[in-house]
Amino acid sequence: MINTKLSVAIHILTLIATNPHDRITSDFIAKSVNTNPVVIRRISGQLKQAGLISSQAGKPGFTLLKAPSQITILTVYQALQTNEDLFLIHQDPNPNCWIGKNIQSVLDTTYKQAQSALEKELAQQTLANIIEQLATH
Amino acid sequence: MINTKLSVAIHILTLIATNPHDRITSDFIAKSVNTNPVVIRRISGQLKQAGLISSQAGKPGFTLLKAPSQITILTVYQALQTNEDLFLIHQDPNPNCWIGKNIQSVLDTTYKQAQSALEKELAQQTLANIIEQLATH
DNA sequence: TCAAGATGTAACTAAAATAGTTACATATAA
DNA sequence: TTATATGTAACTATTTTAGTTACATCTTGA
Repeated sequence: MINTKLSVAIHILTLIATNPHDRITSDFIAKSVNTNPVVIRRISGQLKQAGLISSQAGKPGFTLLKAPSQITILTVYQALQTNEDLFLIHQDPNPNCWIGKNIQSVLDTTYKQAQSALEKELAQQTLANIIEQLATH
Repeated sequence: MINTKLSVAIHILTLIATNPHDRITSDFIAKSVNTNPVVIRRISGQLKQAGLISSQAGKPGFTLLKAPSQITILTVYQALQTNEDLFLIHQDPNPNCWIGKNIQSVLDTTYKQAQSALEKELAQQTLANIIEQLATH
């Protein structure tokens, strides 16, 4: 399963995008997400590294560096991943067994296709879509 | 991320499918997978519950109940899931914040679409495909 | 200039998920 | 009736996930 970091990251970006003139601090975001400000700063650090937002130590708030319509959920997802593989494969199957020897590479191929289908869909969704849907609530 | 149970389950089914006349025991499977036999029996229990294989206490071996071409990876995947949600959403966002109040249901919709795309792809792949690819190795 | 308040980050803790192991009940069949 | 298999509960170890504490550093207004 995919952890809550992606959800929190989208929450962060949504708050920044919908309040472009206010100073949305990590403390403020933390209260909306309902977590510790350090959790927010950790994720915002990754979003910063990915070039999605900017910030400066000492200066309150974050700035969105791209239009919400230009930020796909795939981009956010990938900004947070350290391991790019969605599916885990069991390690060290028996190389003396015909199947054990080859199962990993076959699974790898299968999983790559599935992950690709997921990512294609995540690339269709943008931060603008999320904000739009929030607005209709 | 999706844990190794799916990979092990496919490994199990492949061994059973390609050795229909031999008695493939959980001990034998465990040696090919390189894990403990109890891990195999735990997963085979879930495959049994899903109607994919049959077995009997005391009687060695497992029987495939469907043709490999009729067993999709999605079916195997769903046989193992206790929680059907692929993406986790952070709990208890602030209901006093406009975004915190609505983010969960919006994310839920977005994630459902992504998961659906993944599952559609997993439904295309069958155990027969896996065996075929193993054969070309 | 300096104090208040912000970001950045390392180090630690707690809880949950994951994988593996031990032990044993129960069924089968030679 | 004994050897061998599946089924399963209970326990342990490891890793991942999330949250917390502590503090260095930067910015800015008084």
